[in-house]
Amino acid sequence: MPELPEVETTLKALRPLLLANRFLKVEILRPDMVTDPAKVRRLIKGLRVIEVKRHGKYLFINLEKKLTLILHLRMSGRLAIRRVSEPELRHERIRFHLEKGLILVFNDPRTLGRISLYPTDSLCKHPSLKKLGPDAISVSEKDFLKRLSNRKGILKAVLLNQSFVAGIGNIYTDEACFKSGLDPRRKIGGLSISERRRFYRAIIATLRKGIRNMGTSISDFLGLHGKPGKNQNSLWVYGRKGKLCRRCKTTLKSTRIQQRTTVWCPKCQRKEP
DNA sequence: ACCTACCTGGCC
DNA sequence: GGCCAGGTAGGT
Repeated sequence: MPELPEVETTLKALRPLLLANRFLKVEILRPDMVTDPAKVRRLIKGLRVIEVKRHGKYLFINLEKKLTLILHLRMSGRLAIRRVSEPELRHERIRFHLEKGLILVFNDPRTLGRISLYPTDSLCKHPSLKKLGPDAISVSEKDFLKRLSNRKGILKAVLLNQSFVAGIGNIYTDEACFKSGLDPRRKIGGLSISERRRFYRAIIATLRKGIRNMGTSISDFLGLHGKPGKNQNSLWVYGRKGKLCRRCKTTLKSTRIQQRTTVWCPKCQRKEP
């Protein structure tokens, strides 16, 4: 489900609920989703939330005792808040019991999501986190262009790579490529300077639009309070294989790049300059 | 740069 | 039954 805009949407709803609240206990129904579940259960008890942050598709809940809870929703994960008295969701995997009878639920049909507890001061040493590039919506144009010049390969592969910039997945890659007017199979090295700038602006605009629309709800993304996003109603190419381009009415093409379905408009998205 | 595995559910 | 799915890690 979630890419940067979906995680950001979740973050915005989560922050006011968690700040100054306290974890009372954790129920781990799927231990394989948690790094050292016994430790998490033991250490988190009674800790107050100091801060809630995001980088790329990761969420960070900074706690007292200089500990950070790291969450990644992967493909089908989502966070929900409910009262103890309210009915369970269908795929609750981990429950964080908070004060005031609230439960923060990590819901995830496919159980691919991951949670771990890590010292706040050493996050930059975390084996997965240390590989991440800058957050895709915060990166400056200057930094983006510099990082781009160090990369080879095709546009789609580079955008999906979290060590280039963090937060872009399959939906927003295809959308950003469309917005930039560039064929996702183009090689980085073949881009002119104006195409590189256009690429940067398209990425930022595409992610901002996703956030403004509170995320893309294709099959199962819902916000913290169970509300779907609206971005699925205005996608240019993602999920529209074989349909007509909304801009020029050409039939959209599709192929697989890096084992991911890729859709683009052969007329609006240029192959070579 | 490419696989494949990890899981479950929905759809044909 | 087979194929597909918003992601990442770990292998060659």
